[in-house]
This record gives sequence, C-alpha cells and structure tokens, in this order.
Amino acid sequence: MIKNKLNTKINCVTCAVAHICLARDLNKTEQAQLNELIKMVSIIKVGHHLYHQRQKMRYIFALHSGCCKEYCLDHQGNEKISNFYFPGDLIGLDSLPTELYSFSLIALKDSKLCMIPYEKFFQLLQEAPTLLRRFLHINSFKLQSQRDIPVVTNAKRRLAAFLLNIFYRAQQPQKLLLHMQLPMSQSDIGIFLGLAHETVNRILHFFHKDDVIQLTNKGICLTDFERLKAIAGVDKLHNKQAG
Amino acid sequence: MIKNKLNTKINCVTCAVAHICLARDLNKTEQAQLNELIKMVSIIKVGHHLYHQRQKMRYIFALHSGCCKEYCLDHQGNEKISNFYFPGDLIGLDSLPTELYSFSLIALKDSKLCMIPYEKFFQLLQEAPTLLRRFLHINSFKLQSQRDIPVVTNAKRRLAAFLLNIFYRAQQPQKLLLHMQLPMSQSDIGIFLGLAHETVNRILHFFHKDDVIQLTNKGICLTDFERLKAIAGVDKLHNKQAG
DNA sequence: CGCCGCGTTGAGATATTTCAAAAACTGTGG
DNA sequence: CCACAGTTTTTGAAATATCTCAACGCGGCG
Repeated sequence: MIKNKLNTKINCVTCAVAHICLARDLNKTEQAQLNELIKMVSIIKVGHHLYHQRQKMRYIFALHSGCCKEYCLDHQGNEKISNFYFPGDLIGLDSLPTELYSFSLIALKDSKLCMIPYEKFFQLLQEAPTLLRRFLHINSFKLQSQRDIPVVTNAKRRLAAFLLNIFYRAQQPQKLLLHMQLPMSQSDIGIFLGLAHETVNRILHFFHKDDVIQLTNKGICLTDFERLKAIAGVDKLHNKQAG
Repeated sequence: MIKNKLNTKINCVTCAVAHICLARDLNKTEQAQLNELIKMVSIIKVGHHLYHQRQKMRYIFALHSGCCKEYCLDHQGNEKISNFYFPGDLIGLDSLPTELYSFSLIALKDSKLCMIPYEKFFQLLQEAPTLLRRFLHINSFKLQSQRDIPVVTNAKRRLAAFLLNIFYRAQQPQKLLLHMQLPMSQSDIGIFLGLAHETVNRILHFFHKDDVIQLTNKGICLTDFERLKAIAGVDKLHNKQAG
C-alpha cells in the first residue's frame, strides 16, 4: 500500500526542518526516542499517491522535502482539495478516530516523508511529556490556522491570503524566499479556494499589473509584501509552524 | 477574568452529554480522575463573554448546556466568527501553543461550561491512556470536520451544509430534533459563512418556498432532510462528535 | 507528431453584494 | 402594560463580482 519505502531513515538531529517539525523542543533523550520510531522514509514521485482515502491508517507522516496535495472526491466525482503540505508538516492527523485516511495524498513534487507508526507513536506520547506537548501544540496550531484563509466572499482577498500562506510555509531557514515556482496548478488553487480557475488566473494578472507580485515564466515573485498583506487583511503573521 | 464560577461541579457519570464529550470511552477509574479535575462550572448569561482574545489561557472548557459563539475582531474592527459551540463540544483547543485565547467567546444562550484546568489536564493525559486517545480523537475529528462546510462558491450549498451541521450538533439523545430555534442571528450566519445577511435571509426563504425547510416565527424546521443533504452535496453524515 | 493539461483571454449569464428602507421583534424603563 | 430604542428580519433595485462557456496557444510527453 505504502510503496517505495526506504530503509535509510532521516535523522531528526540533522534534519533541515526539525525546527518546525515534531522534533522541535525535544531534549536529547526524547529526540532519540522519536528517531528510533522512524525506521523508514517513503519516497513519492510527482503525480504518484502516498495513499488513498479510506485506506487503513497505520502511519502518520512528516513531510521532509517536496510538496503534497491532500484531496478527496465527492460522490459526483468532483475533486475537493483539503490541504497542501510543505516540509515540516505532519500529515494524517485528521484520521485518528476511524484509523482510515480521510483523504488521498498525491505528490506535487518528488517528496520524502518520514513514516511514523501510529500505535508506537501513541505509546511514546505517554512516555515523553515534551513530545506530547509538542504534538498537542501542533494539533492546536492546525486548528487555529485553518481559519487563516478568510471565508469572506472576496476572491482577491482569499487569493492574497493564500499566497502569503504558501510563501510562509515554503520558507527555508536563513534565506528569505520571495520568489518561487508554485507547486500546484492555478486550477488546484481554484478548487482549494472555491474559485473558478479563470478567476485565479485573472486575479494573479491583476496583482501583477498592480505591481504586488510579479509573474515570470512558471514562477511568482512577491514584490510588494506589505500591500499583499493589506489586501489579505492580515494583521498577525502566520507564523511558521506545522500546518 | 472568568466570572460566575460555581462550585457545584457537574458529574461526568450522570452528564447528559458525556457520550459526545471527553468522558466518552473512559473506564471508571479514568472517569473519576477526569471528574476530580473539574472543580468548577462557569455560568454565562446570554450576551456575556466567557473570555476575550489574548487573555491568558488557564482553562479549556466543555460546554454542558447552552450555545456559544467564538469570534475575533480584525484590525479594522470587522467581526470574524470562527465557530459555534453546542453541548458536548470542547472549547479553547486552538489556544495551546501560546496559552492565550485566540478568540473571544460569547454566550448565545445561557450556558454552563465545565472548567478544565489546562496544566492539570495535561498531567492527567500522561497518566490516562484512554483519555489521551479520546482527546487526540477529538482534536483529529475537529481537524477533519472543519472541512465539512464546503468552501465552494455557492451560497445555497454552504447554507444547506450549515443547517445540517447545526442540527446534527444540537441533537439530543433519544428524540430526533427536526425543529429548533436557531441560537444565532442570520447576520451571524452570514459572517460565519462569508455571505451578506440579506443573502442568508433570501436563501432561507427560498428553501422555505421550496418546501425544504419551514420557517416559523423564530424557529426553523427541516421538512425535507434528504433534499437538504442533496443541496449540501453531503455524502457522509457529519457524525455527532465534539466539534 | 498529436494529445493533453495548463494558462490565457473574451463575452455573456448569473449569483451575490450593496444600499436603502420598512416591518417585526426584544428588552427596558416608566 | 405601554412606549421607545435598538436590533433583527424582510424586501426591492441597481451595481458588481464571479462563473460559465468557448476558444486558442503553449509546452511536455508518449
């Protein structure tokens, strides 16, 4: 079911995204315990699935590199995108009660994911208080940040908030990232935000003409950060946490 | 800060909503431990606040009876409603990382809330595995169900999904509830769903004319459940869980 | 080479908002 | 119990945002 497992595990101590992932805040002992749990890494090529909705959930995942899209199909076959994931994000947290994945997960770029066996992880949570606290914080943060993209009925604002969110979450430590190639299609953005893909396209060009962003071939550049925030109506910055 | 504390605590064993609250699944010992934790009940009159955003978070709450609205004001003073709460729901779960309430909470009806001291609760989670699992499930369920109201750009569908959601969550055990007085104003619904309140009103009347619901004075009655579900485009039922 | 997904653009159709105003209701104080 | 003020609901009409449909170009890929 989960293919392309790799026995080379990624070390939490040296991992580039540990500071926004589960390992954050842990002491040496707990870090070692967590490390011990993660025996395998899953490697997914762009366009391939990690799992499908309703499959048995045995692992939760930590995205180490790449980018993934979480979605499901309704009974009419329409795609509904529930989230995009970036390095440091935990995946599968919404599947605990039923132990069936609620959504399907597909790679938008070649991706590596740490496989965290759920039952063992649950055991460890009871032994490692800092890990437990960290995990609860991540859940809590996700609950809060799902409200970051305004429901409000205004396409420009939603799209601006989306861009800011994407850029924050794709940041690397050290260097400020203002230019990136969006990993998802404009159509995906439309589905995620509830907009027609033509509207997404038109607004992106509107932002471009307005010098808020710059559209290059296959890339996007935030040229006027402050104005984008103003459009999005954001006061607090989305801090860079698991989402 | 948290006013109107009452020393009469509510007993989880006899509580009418225990089956959808934290106490669910717990064995006698754990139930007793949880019970021990909850020393006080907060009583809030309609229109009064339980807490405001950015106040120090010392308690999470379980809504025992009544109905509450969670909201915040953006920098322009616009209200943004993040959630409505019904009996059995846990409140404050999104405030863990900062230990500051992310939102303000106001009663839409006279309400009673069990006060769960957060730090003690955190300790207990480490000792009571079933409670921990239950708590993680609630978090997980909330993450999943925040995606229940479709983002999709269609007011009728959103409102239909909203009504279904509200009715499911307001159900009492034993008797099927098809008629209720909505605890929030149409304006609140509009803010929550990102619609003008006039639109909410017009669509409610449209549903009424279409015999999907019946609008009585201050009440609403679901007369064609199946069609409402069809409009909402719901396949799975929102099961009745903490949300 | 041809196909297919993606981005782009235009024009008309439609849903929703906005503004304005009135009606209905709620709670308060006299 | 009534009058009043304030909120909520209701309705209409015009303005606008967004969608839908249609068409085309481009680039990657088998």
